Amino acid sequence: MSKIRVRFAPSPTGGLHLGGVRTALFNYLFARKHQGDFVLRIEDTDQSRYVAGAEQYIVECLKWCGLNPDEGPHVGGTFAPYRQSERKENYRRYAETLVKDGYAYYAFDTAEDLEAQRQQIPNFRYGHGSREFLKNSLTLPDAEVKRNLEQGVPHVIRIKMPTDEMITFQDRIRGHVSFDSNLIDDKVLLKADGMPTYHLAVVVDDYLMEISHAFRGEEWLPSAPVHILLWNYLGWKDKMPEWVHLPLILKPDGNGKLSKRDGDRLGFPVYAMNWKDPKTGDLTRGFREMGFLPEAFINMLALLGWHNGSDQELFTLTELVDQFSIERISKAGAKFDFEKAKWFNHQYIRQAQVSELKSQILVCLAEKGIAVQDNQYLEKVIALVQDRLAFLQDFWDQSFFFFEQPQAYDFGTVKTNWTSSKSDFFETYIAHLEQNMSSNAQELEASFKSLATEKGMKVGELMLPFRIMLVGGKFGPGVFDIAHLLGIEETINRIQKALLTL
RNA sequence: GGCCCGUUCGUCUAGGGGUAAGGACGUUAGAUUUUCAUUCUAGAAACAGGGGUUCGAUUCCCCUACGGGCUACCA
Repeated sequence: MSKIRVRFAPSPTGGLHLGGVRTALFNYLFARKHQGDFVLRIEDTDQSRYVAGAEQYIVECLKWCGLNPDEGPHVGGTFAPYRQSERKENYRRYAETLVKDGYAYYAFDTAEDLEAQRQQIPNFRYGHGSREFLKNSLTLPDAEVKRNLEQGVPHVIRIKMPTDEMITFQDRIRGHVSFDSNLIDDKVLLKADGMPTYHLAVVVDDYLMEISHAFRGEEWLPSAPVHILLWNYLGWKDKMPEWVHLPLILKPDGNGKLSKRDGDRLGFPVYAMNWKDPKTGDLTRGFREMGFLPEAFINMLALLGWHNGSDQELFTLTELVDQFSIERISKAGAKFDFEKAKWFNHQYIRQAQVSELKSQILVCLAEKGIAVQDNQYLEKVIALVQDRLAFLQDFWDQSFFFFEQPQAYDFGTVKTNWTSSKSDFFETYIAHLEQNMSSNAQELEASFKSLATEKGMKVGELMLPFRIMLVGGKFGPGVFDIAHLLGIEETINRIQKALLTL
């Protein structure tokens, strides 16, 4: 069996959609599992849609996810170049070969010509039944075709779909798939600007790069027959990769493919990382900047359309590599569920080492303009609150009171039920603390409780006020853990300050 | 419209001719947390419909319905 080689082939037109990341992931898993090569190929054949910076962005996304390609424009490789714009010469050559062999033809119809056809004919298709009435090398006299070509009249090269042929192939996910050649149009292979369309480029490059398995979204299924034909016409039939058409990732509500718009509308990210459109300057938030851990993001994506058959939900990348198989990819599209994505992230944050979280939390804090000076203290705070974080971004909301005194107190009914004996209790507690400046959390709690009993008061009526004094509201970790981490001195300060408002 | 693909709890899915149709997210209830979140326990919740095949279909076949994708000199 020949070497496994797969490619992730995005076009650099904007942010990297999570569906794209999943395609990259499946490619990566398959390649690693079979000791194959994972190639990044940039499909930048549409010059009008090219967006500056998008390629670099894609590379960074893959890096963040831990899916580093073995070959690609940024790392090179034996099959370079990896940008289709830099392989332009190849395509014309192959397209001309197809024309010579009678499998394709020149077409001189202008965009306006075609538009007019579409206006007149309801379901206009360039192909059977229409190609013989249009301006192409099938209908025009040879001399005129030759003259047109010599004079550089703009033209495209179209595939000539055969008549009455069933085009069939095996898809690794869907099994046997077949199409009637009479119903497929003569797709453009080479555009007037000399660039290939996706159809030509993908076949030529998959051949040249010796790709063994072509993973792509299900949206490509309808154009597969064109590609199959091309593999045959170019004489590469034996080298054709196996096809793996992945189920689509759908929007959570309603139906249809998940798009960036859905994310904006429903309030969750769709792109892997922040994407700033260089033209409009619009910023679209990504999973990374939303506070996702790459491991969680990948784990969540892996289970969108793939399952190992067991009850396991949490997988490391290595486990995924180990267990991945095309046979276990499902056929139907999967609706994206942000709640579940959140749950995955929560799981990974809980499991994470404090040191791992620290560096990323520091970044989040920096974004908010907050600088933390004491690293050891920060680590202790993280350890205390990490179970409560669904996102890294939640950190500040869960822990700001460790770094600054509460600005406001949510005393509410505590205030209306306040008594002088409660004030008295806290005064006494302060006095006690002053004598025991090195108490740990347990001791703090024990003395608090015994003091309350001594005074004949209910602990429950005192705990909540104490918490609010320290953090400002009804939230946070164990109150004595907070007091201990804050330090006795600061605890006393806060009690005194809050007492003034009661 | 045409072509292609698909259809198990609300969602992601496991399963597969005879099952109490399993798990996870979410949800509901209870316990813990003298806050909140976490955590724990329990519960509700699904085989799109109709025909076959069969002793027996959720599972195999066909049809219908529904959903999706594609239908550009975009990928």
